[in-house]
Amino acid sequence: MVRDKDRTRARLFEVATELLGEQGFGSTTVDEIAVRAGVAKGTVYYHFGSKAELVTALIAEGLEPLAERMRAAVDGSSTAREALEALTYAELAFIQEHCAFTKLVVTELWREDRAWRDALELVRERIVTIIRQQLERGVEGGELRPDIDPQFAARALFVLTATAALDWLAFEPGRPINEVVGQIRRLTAMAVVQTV
Amino acid sequence: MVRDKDRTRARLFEVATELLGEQGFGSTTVDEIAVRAGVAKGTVYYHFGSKAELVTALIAEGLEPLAERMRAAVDGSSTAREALEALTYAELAFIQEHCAFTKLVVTELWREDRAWRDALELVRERIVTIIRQQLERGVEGGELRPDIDPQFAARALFVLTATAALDWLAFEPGRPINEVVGQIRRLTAMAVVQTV
Amino acid sequence: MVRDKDRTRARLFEVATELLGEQGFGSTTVDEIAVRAGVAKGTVYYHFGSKAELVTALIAEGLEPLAERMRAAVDGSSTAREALEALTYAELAFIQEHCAFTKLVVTELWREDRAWRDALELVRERIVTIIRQQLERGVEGGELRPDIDPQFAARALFVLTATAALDWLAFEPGRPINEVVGQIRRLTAMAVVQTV
Amino acid sequence: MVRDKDRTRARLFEVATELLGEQGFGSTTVDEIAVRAGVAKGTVYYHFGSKAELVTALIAEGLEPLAERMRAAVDGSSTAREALEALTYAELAFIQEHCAFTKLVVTELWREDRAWRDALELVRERIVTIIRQQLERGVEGGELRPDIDPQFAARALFVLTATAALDWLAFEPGRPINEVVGQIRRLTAMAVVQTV
DNA sequence: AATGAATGAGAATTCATTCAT
DNA sequence: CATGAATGAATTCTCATTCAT
Repeated sequence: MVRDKDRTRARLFEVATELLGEQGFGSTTVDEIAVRAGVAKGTVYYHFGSKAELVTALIAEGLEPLAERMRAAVDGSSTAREALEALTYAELAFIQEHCAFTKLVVTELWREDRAWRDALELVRERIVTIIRQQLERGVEGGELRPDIDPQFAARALFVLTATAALDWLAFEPGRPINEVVGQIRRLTAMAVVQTV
Repeated sequence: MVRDKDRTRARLFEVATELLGEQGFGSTTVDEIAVRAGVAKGTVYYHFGSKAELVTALIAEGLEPLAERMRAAVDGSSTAREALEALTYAELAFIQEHCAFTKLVVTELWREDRAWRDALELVRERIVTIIRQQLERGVEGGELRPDIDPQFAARALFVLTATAALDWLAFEPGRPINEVVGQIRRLTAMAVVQTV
Repeated sequence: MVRDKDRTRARLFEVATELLGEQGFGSTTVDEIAVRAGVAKGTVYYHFGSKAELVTALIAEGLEPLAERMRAAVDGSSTAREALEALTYAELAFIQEHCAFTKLVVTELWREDRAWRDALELVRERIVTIIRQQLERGVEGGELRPDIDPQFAARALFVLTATAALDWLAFEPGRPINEVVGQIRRLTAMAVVQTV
Repeated sequence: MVRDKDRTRARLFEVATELLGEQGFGSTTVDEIAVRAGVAKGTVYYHFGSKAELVTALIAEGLEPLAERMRAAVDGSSTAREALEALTYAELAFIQEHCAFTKLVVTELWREDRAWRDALELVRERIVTIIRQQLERGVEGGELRPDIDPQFAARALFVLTATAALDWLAFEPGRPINEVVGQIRRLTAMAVVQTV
C-alpha cells in the first residue's frame, strides 16, 4: 500500500537524519541506516537510489519545517525587531530539537562538489529571504540603521544563530533558550551603550 | 637534505589544505593529495604517518598564524572597539588568503568524533580568548554594554566572521574587505539608530 | 480476458528481444523490460517465471518463424542452387526484420553455460537440417561439388549469412537485400573465374 | 620493480582471458579473476581500473597476436589464393589455441553499448584489412571473380572462419585442422562443379 | 491477471595502509 | 628520503526474485 511505502520512507528519513547528524556523511554507512530503520539495505536504494540522493532529500525536506516555523514567527510579530527576535527564537528552538541535523547542514554548507549543494542552497535562500524581508522592513521603517546590507546581514544572522546555537548546545546545553536569544540580540546591538 | 624534506612537507600541506577544504575529509583521498603534490603516496605516510595525523597537523599549524595575526592586531589598537575591528579585519584577511582551509576548519568545528578534535579545540580557544579579552576590556571600560556574555560573544563573533567571510568569498568575492568589515561592525551594532 | 494476457505476453516478448539484443543478457534487467513494456515487474514473473525462462521462450519461439520461412523457401524452389539462394534470401529478410533478436541468438550460439542452451540447439539444428538437405540434394544431383561436408557447410552457411547480415545492417543498412544475396552467392563461389 | 608489475599484469591477463572466455563477461567476477591469479582483488583494480577496462584491454591486446600471425601468413604466400588459404589456416590455428577467448570476442562483436566495442572494432578492421588486400590482389590479378565486394567479403570471410572454427571445436574437435581449411576453401568455391 | 514494495545475496569498487626496495 | 605495487577490509550499489494485496 502507498501508506506502507510512505511510512518506510519516513522511517528511513528519521533514522538517516539521526545517524548522519551524529556521524557525518562519510562515517555513516547505508548498512547502519538500514539496520537501525529495521529494513533491508536494498530498501534504502529502492527509496532513494543512492546514498547521495538520500542526503539531498534529507537536507531539502529536513530544512523545510524550519522555514515554516520562521514564516509563522514573522506572521505573529508586529514590528521588524520583534520579528527578528522571533526568528532567532524559532531558529534556536528548531536547532535545539534537531541538533544533529544542524551539524550535518553546517558541515555541508560550504562544500563545493556535493550533489546536494544545490538543494541546500535553495532552502537556505528561502530562509534567508524571510530574514532579509524583516531587515528591509526594519530599515524602511527606521527601526534599523539604513547602512546595513540586508542580504549580507540576513545570511550572516542566519548562520550566526545556527553556529551560536551549536556552541550553546556543545558548551552550555543547560542554559535557557531565552538567555541565548537575549545574548544574540545584544550581540547584534552591541554598541548600544556608547551611542547613548 | 633537510630543506628538501621541509619543502616536500610544506607542499603536502598546501595541497592537502586545498583538497580537504574543497571536498572535505571523507571525499579526499591520500592518492589525490600525493598526485597533486607530485609525490608518491608513500611519501605522505613517510611525513605524516596517517591521513588523520596529516589533518591534525594541518589544523594545528594552519590556524596558528591566524592566532598570531590576531595578537598583533590587538597590540596595535588602543581602545577595545578599535581592537575588535582590527580583529575582524585580521580574520577576514586571513580567510581571504586561506579560504579552503577555513572551509575545512568550519566543517570540523562541531564534529565530535574526530582524531584532531582536541588540537582544533585548543587553537580555537586560544583565538576565542584573544577576542574575549577585548570584549571584557570593552565592558570594563564602559565601551560595551555590560550585559553581554564575553565568552559566548567571543565564540559567536569568531564564527560569525568566519562564516560571513565564506559567504562573502562565495557570493561577492569582488567586494572590498573594508566594506565587509564595516557590515560586520554595523551588524553587531544594528540597533544604534533607535537608541539615539 | 485471454486476449489481454496474450497481448501482454507478446508485448513483453517484443520489448525483451529489443533490449536483450542491444545489451545482452547480463546487462538487461527485468526492471528495464517491465518499464519499457509498461507493466509492473511482477508481471514479467507472472508470465515467464524467471528471467532465464523468458529468454528460453524468446529464443525457441522467436526462431521458429525463421525455420518456417526457410521451409517455405525450399518448397518454392526447383533446383538445389535455387533453393540455397532462396534460403539465403529468407534468412537475410528475417534478420533485417529482427536484427536485435539475431544479435541475441548469435551471441548465445557458442555459450555452454546457459539455461536455454538446449532450446537454442534444437531450433538451430532444425534450421541447419533444412539447409543441409538442399546441399545434399545439390551434391547428389551434381549441382554441387561432391567433396563438401554438407553438415559442416550447412552450419557455416547459416552463421555466415547471419553474421554477414549483421555487418550489412551495421555498416551499410542502405544496401538492397538482393545485392547482399548476390555477394553471398559469389562468396560461396569465389573461385569461379579461375576454373573457367 | 617494473618487471614485477608487468608480470602481475600479464598473469591477470592470462587468467582473465581464460575465465571470461569460458563464462562470459557477466558470469565472471573480479573476485574469481583475482583468486585464480593469486593476487588480492584490489590488485585487479590497481592494474586495470575497472572490470570493463580489463576486458577492453583484453580484447585489444589479445587479438593483436592473431593480426600478427595473419600478416606473417600473407608474407609467406605468393599468390592471392595461397595467401587466403594461409590466412584461413592462421585464423583457425589461433582460434584452436584460444577457443575461449574467441567465444568472448564473438559474443561481444555485435553488442552496442559496451565500452570495449570500439577497441574491438579497431583490431577487427586491422585484421579485415589484411584479408581485403589479398582479395583485391586476387581480383586485380584475375585470380578471383571481379564482381565481389572485397570489404564485404573480407568481413564475411573473417567471421565465417571464426564461427566455423567454433562449430568445429564444439562439434568435431577431433577433426584435423587441414580438413577444416579444405572445407572452408571448398565452401567459398562451392559452385565450381557447375562452372566446368 | 497484475502489482510494486521489499528483500538480501552477491558484485563492483574504494582507499588507507604497508613494506620491500 | 622516497617510492609505488600490492593489499583486503569495508562500502556502495545491483537486481533477480518473492509475496501480500
